[in-house]
Amino acid sequence: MDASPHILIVDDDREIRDLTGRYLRKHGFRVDSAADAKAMDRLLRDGRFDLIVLDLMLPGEDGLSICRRLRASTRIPILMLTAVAEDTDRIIGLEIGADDYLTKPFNPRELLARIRAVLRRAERADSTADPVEGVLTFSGWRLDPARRELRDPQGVLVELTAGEFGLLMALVERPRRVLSRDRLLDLTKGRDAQPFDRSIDVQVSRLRRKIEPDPKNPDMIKTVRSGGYIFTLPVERR
Amino acid sequence: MDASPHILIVDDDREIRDLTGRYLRKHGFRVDSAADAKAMDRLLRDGRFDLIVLDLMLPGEDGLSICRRLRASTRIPILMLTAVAEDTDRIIGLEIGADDYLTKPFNPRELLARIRAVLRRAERADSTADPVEGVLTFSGWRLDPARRELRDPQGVLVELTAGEFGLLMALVERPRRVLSRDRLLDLTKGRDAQPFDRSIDVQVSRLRRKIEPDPKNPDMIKTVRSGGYIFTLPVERR
DNA sequence: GGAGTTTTGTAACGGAGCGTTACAGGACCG
DNA sequence: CGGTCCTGTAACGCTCCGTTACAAAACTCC
Repeated sequence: MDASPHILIVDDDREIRDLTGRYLRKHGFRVDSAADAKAMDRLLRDGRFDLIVLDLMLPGEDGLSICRRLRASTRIPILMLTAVAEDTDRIIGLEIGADDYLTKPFNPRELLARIRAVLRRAERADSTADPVEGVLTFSGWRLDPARRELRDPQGVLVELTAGEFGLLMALVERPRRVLSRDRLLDLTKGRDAQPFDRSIDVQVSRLRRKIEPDPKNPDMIKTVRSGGYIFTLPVERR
Repeated sequence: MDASPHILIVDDDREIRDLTGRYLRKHGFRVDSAADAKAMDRLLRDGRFDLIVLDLMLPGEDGLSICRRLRASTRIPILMLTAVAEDTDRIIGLEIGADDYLTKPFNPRELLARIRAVLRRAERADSTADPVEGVLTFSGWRLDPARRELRDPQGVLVELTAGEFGLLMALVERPRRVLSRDRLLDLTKGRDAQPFDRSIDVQVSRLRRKIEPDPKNPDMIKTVRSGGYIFTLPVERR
């Protein structure tokens, strides 16, 4: 939100991933990268990204197909990389839905400029972004993102602070999966962990005190030693 | 925009004007061209254009200056042409405000594709521009933009100042999503935040006092710590 | 099973974010 | 030009949350 934008580079060429990643980081972005569609999907599930730099030619599922697939589910801005300047038309066309494109080999400065331009546009368009979606329920509890409210099975309002609410959202939106402290930090604060960052632990502790029947023996939010935390209940979206 | 889009090419190179013009006409655009700023101004006075293709290097007033000047008065999309790929950042950045750019020599197909992309964006931005029509209602309340009135569920007029009304409009038109202070400032005052700008906070406080049943525990306008504010109720347009 | 090590829980402290009030400059209006 | 209303700024106090510190728990290795 107010942290530095998070970029995902998808390219099978290791050199491009490394060099470009370093360049973008030097200019204040957070960067992760993937060599193919599978790795990309994994990262997308766990992290939040503000823009995807996507190579057209990839082993397995190719860039065009990925782009279409992403567009079906999200609005994350996409910047395509192409080896040759052909099919330009289709790439930045509605047909595919990319936001911009660049031909290889490219000047890193130009990539940087186009990323910034796309992000600026996206931010402005954000005002028309989808409102937060429906209510999440788990064993009688109701978590309402729009009203920012949590109600227990009796319907009683449980007062949560913004930090606690954000953490619970991060967990409940990804139930029954271990989430590392790093990921939780990224999801809640959009920042990377400091060396001895314990803030997630403390927030989990405070959250448990409010929602666990017996905070000493947590049931919903379990600790995974040297792994992170996991939300154990099945969650339904309404 | 019911007729074919109208493009204005500004370039001192006659060959570019002619060739590009012919190419674009062949693809369904109406095209006029000018060799310098003066000729451009004359055409702009008389005709209506949907996009300007603007060369950076021009005799007399150069492209950068023209671009800035145009941006000060209009929102016509601008696509810059440059001889070299430098200063990319400033060209499509806020500083100059061009919508896209292309380095010479360019492939006409690519120009065409970028023109289409820019036009599509412009059109979309237009259609999402705030429609000032229609009454907005939320749980019995009626917010009427045309009369600049707010009535509570009993139909009683609630007196709002201009600032409070603008803030409420900004919130109600984008319900159920978090709006940062920056964004709210932009929406209500069209300006950027100063380092310690608290004016939004104060306005929110004043607004709450007038519309929240219990201003100490706000229900409609909730605070999202280090995020901004969110209007929690579903809104209907009539 | 016990000593040592790593990891986690949580209390306590203090800085930062926020709500509210008071005040003053500015806009508007006669 | 004087009064009224509006709105930004400053200031104060409260709450939240990141950090630190220490104790408890979990794991390792012998």
